[in-house]
Amino acid sequence: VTTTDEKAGGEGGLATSARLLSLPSRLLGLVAMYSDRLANQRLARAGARKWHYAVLVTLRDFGPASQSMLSQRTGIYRSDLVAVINELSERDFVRRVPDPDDHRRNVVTMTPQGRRHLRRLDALVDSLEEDLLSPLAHDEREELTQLLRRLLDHHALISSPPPPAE
Amino acid sequence: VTTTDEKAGGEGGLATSARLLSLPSRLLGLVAMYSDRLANQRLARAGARKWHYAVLVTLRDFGPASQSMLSQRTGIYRSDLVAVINELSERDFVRRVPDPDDHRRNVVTMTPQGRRHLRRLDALVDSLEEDLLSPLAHDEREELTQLLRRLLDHHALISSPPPPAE
DNA sequence: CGTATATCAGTTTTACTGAGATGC
DNA sequence: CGCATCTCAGTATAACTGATATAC
Repeated sequence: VTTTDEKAGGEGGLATSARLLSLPSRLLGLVAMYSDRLANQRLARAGARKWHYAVLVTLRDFGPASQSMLSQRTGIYRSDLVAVINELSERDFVRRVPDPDDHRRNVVTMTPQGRRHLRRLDALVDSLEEDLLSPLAHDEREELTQLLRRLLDHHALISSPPPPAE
Repeated sequence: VTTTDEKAGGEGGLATSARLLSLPSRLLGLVAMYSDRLANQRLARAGARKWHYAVLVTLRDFGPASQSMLSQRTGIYRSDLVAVINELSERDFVRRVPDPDDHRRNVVTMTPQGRRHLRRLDALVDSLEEDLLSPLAHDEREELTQLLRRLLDHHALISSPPPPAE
């Protein structure tokens, strides 16, 4: 009716498949689903979930931050972040105190226990990455990481470091 | 040379940040979340969801199949696939009939309406992929696709084409 | 005033589990 | 019998949407 080129069109001349396996969005979804499943399983052993890890790493990487900041940096919704911080502070992995400079905000800080916990999670996550990427050579892993990061940056999915440093 | 701001995680000799953005599993999750959000939004315009698309494409690529087969090929859980087929057959995009050779199975076939519908979805998905991958050059897109496919194959997340058939 | 932050109370999907019914 | 397929009922997250209270 419209196009008759063999790009993705009709039944007629298409050899076999190709379409299904050529859709990055679909591949992305499937691999991510698997990766998430794996991450949840392993982190559960340490009583953590992936958002816990994301928050702790963000705190280590960028230092204390407001919840709004953490939300931007991790990709967690603000409303959901509250619960994550609750859970982390119940276990004394982070501390949440009002920001003296701006009383609308809280300042979330990682505690020494949090740091210790995070180190344990690091090991779990490292082995997870290793398993996930095992079929790829080292430079291919790097390549994949770079490509994904480019996508992330372009779509502004997370906000990168504001170089504060007090 | 790094201006080592020790405030964030001095131990382990880890340079500032880097960790967060170097975790493929995390990047994967964030990009996939975005991609899924986009896909759902756009497909919703045509009254479809991504699993609908996956099933229809699979039928076009491989021909009629049982639900169990479709489940393997698309990554949809068997229990959930039932609902998807229900929705697709209510709209006459597919037909579900008992397999004469094995009465435990159904044979799911795409109808001409389904084919038409699928063509519309193809266009939506193409523009989606274009938007998603816009920051990447053509060969980079290819590279990304290949890497993801390798991961998929290695972890046996979907079953690839069975014998050519007829 | 309008805006931003944190919190709470929800809805809606979605991934996943388990068990039954039927047929091989 | 054991095993596979389809179906249904249900759980558990997860993503997402307000609305409110408070402070700038």
